[in-house]
Amino acid sequence: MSTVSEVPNADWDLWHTMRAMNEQLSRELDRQLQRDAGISQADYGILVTLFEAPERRMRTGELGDLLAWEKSRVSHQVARMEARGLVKRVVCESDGRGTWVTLAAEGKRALLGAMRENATAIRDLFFDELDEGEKQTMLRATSRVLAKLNAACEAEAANASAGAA
Amino acid sequence: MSTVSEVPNADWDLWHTMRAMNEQLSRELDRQLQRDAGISQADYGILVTLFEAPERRMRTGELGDLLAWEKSRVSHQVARMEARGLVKRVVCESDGRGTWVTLAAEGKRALLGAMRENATAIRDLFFDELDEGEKQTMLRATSRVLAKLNAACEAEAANASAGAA
DNA sequence: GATGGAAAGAAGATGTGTCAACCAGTTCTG
DNA sequence: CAGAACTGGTTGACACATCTTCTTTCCATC
Repeated sequence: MSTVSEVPNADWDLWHTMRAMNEQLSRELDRQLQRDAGISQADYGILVTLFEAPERRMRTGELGDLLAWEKSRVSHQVARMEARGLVKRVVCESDGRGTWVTLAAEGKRALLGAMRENATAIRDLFFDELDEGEKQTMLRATSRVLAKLNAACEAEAANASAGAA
Repeated sequence: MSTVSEVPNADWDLWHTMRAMNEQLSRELDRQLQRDAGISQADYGILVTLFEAPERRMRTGELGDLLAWEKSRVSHQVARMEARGLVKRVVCESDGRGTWVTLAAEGKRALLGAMRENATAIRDLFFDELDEGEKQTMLRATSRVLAKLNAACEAEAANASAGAA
């Protein structure tokens, strides 16, 4: 009747289950991170990225590119984290406009605890439940969908800029 | 070297791909919904739920249960949507504490457009990319993970209330 | 029918994300 | 070298989610 005709019912099951799983997973990981290390997922993303960067520091713009965040979001987030002593901002010698973001002592401490706990939680909640075949299938499938999404996204961006020009 | 040892590298690929896919999917659907119907995913969730309810109306508490939202979030969201003319709040005759939330004309209009577009987008971006076997495997796998998450979540809640008591 | 506790919901405070305007350095061009 | 155009980054206003109270109503019991 009034339900949507283009997608079979069985497919909707998968859709809803998948979305619910992801939502719950995010929520649970966030909760654990907050409880055990006192940081949010956003904080964690920044810290990990800095940690993996050469010399443990990064320009805010690059940080934004890597995390796919708006630059204003990076700026706000970093400001808050600096206030809490997790990172430090240093002026960039070579380019007077730029700033380096680096790990502060407290940030390093929080990160090291968080990394292990986070990985453990992901293993327990997600990977332990899957067998090898399922993992392979899911990797193949999600990779394909992701590739398509990225293509669509780029096409759109190209379109937008063409329209604007 | 300093990467996490508990999860094999191949598994991390799956993890990151899956998360990226879901993020992108959310973003893209949200964007389309916003552009074509002028509403957010949150708005859409409320509208669909109301639409599927008997008599097209629902108590805020039930709405929260179905969407797994906190009641305060429901309250704020509904207040905003009411201000925009998407829904209406009506006092409940049978229980003086309660309120019914119903679809307003503008909400119905927005919803009808959105439903079809949203389903089409999901099909195009997601289902068209998957074969039957993959879908079945993913449904089985995600269902299991979700069940475990829910179990973990309940155990935790029980724990918390036990601790509080 | 008064009283105390539980439930439904609203409202305020706070932290975070987004968007647009903005500022200061930088680079390009005449 | 002056000024235009650009770029990296910040700021402020606003939308939203979450947490914590507050208000009203309901219901059980005395």
